[in-house]
Amino acid sequence: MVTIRDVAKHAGVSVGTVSRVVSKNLTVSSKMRAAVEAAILELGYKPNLIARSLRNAKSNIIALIVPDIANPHFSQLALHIETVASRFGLMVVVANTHGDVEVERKQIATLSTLTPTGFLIIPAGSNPTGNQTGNIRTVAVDRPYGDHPLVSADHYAGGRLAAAHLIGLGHRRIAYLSGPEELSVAHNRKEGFLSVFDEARQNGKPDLSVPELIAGGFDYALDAETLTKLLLKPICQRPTAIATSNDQQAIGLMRLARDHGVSVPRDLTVIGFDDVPLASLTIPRLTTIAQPVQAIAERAVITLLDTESTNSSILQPVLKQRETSLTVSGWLV
Amino acid sequence: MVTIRDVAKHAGVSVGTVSRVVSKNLTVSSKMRAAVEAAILELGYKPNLIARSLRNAKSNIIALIVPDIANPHFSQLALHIETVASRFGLMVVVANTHGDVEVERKQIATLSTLTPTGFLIIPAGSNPTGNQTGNIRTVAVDRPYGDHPLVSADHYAGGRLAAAHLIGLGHRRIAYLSGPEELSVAHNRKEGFLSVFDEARQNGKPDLSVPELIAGGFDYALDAETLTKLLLKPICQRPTAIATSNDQQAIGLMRLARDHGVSVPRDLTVIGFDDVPLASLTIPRLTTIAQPVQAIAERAVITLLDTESTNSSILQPVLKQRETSLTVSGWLV
DNA sequence: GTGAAAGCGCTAACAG
DNA sequence: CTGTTAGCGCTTTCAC
Repeated sequence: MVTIRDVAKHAGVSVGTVSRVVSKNLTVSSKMRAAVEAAILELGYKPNLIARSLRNAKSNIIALIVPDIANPHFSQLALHIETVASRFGLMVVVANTHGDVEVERKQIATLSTLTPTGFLIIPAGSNPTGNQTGNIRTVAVDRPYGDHPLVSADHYAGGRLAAAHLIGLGHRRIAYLSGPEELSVAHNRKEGFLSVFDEARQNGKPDLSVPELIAGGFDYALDAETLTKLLLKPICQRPTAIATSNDQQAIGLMRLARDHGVSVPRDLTVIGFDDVPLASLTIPRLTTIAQPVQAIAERAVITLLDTESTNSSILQPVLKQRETSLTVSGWLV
Repeated sequence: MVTIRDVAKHAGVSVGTVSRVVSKNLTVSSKMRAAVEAAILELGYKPNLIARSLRNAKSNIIALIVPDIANPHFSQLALHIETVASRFGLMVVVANTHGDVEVERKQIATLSTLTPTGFLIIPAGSNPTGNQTGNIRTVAVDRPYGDHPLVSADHYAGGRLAAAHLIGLGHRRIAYLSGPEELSVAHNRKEGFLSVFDEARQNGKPDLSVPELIAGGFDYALDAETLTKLLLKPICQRPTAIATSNDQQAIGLMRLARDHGVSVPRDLTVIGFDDVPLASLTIPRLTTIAQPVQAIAERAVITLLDTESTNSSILQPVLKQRETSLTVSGWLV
């Protein structure tokens, strides 16, 4: 390994000088700088990040904590986070919590010993467990974490978008497949969704019944039994549209509908949330509420680096109408 | 930050002793050990990994280089790798190469400055650029990288499995949607696939024509024009089955077939490769060659840690027959 | 503007 | 068995 001393010796200067040119410090005469740079090139010197981190009591590492990197939405997020971080000369270490608050705690403790530049956390559970990161800069992504700045899509608004879309399409019997209630994301999406119905009923559309709620996880697996029962109801009682709280649920739901001979979108309108890459390839293509993933990733890293800022960023989602949502057909009502 | 000195002082021992109990070194009397452990607990001491890494000239970090963490197969792999690594007290930093050999080179150079325990590389491109990792332990995953040990599925065997399945189903006009030829994975899968046809023809099944090859990328996007032309051929010339070199291609293909009114599997059998989580939820469910992802991840980490070993591990894939593959119907031949 | 030197937190000789 | 100490590679005073 070639160290700063080797470079210094080779260039005939002191280590201090080398350090100064390497760390872009300006107080170096141009001739010395040239000599040092030549030596660096010749020797192929690369500053040792570990040593630098120790000295600075801070490493060039962003610690990214996700529930599950294999979740397409999170992996998408991780991709963009790493890409942006890389632009800033930062590396990303990833840890999975598997949705378990306890392992989240452990992961944070472990990663803290790396003295990372900061934590980017997609929290595993509910809020309460909010402050394991000590005085290391922390930004929550997607869901709040303690009182750290939050960068996320406006889930509530997204829920409203979905509801408005379905109502606009003429649907009146609607069900909502919710996510785990302890997750604020799931909660907010649902609340947003329901809020539109509340308002509509107050504004003289009393024919809009309250959406039927079905509890679900947040992954492909869903409460097949309850859903099946719902899908098998007589046509005039069955919901004409089901909104889900993420795309995986929607995909799982379409699969289930198919298994029971319910045709999407003819017999049932489905709408997802997230707009994972696959959503535009399903059969039929999934209508969904798209999160601005790339913008979220960018904003998250920038917020992390702007250590002064205490502001959250809530970005607006947008409806992507594709093929799974249709004007309700007369024969269904 | 509480350091080893604080613990030493608190426990009334020397830093050396503390270090010895922390690093599980045995030569410590039980009473001192107890005192130290008490102090550690009381102070909430956590050894600073950065300092330890500097001292040992090696960090507890696995550098994972992937083309694209958002690729479902790779994110699956990453999940399991991180999980296994975590069992060994190792952290994982991820870097994306976006399939570009040049950025791969840069990422490796950058990550090297972390003096990681080792590199786990899913190489971006072809073999030649094989040795950027210097003397840091390196294990290739999924595809060979230089002459480092390789842990991967047997892609060739997987290709054979797919071919055998289609032939066994009675298909005779078959097409193969290949991946980028410079990727050994793609190459091997294709070669394996074709080898079965060669053998069959030599063993007296001359009615098996050589599969038509269609070049493709490795992602959802495919050569729509060529494929469309193929799908629109008259029924007696059109292939009755198309094998793809990964699940994303297969999903894209099903989408395209649907767009042109070709029904899978009635009019066309499709088979994928990888068995990403989503494959069992597509409509219809995708028949595919499953890679033992978890075993690969485990083996990869273990190989990395067994610094002596120079052995590669080639694990066997297995056919998952689901709904997209069918005995060829008479009217198609 | 530059060099010398202290020291970040830790481990591993080495001496006792 | 335990304490002392040098030093990993780097940055940053502090003198000059």
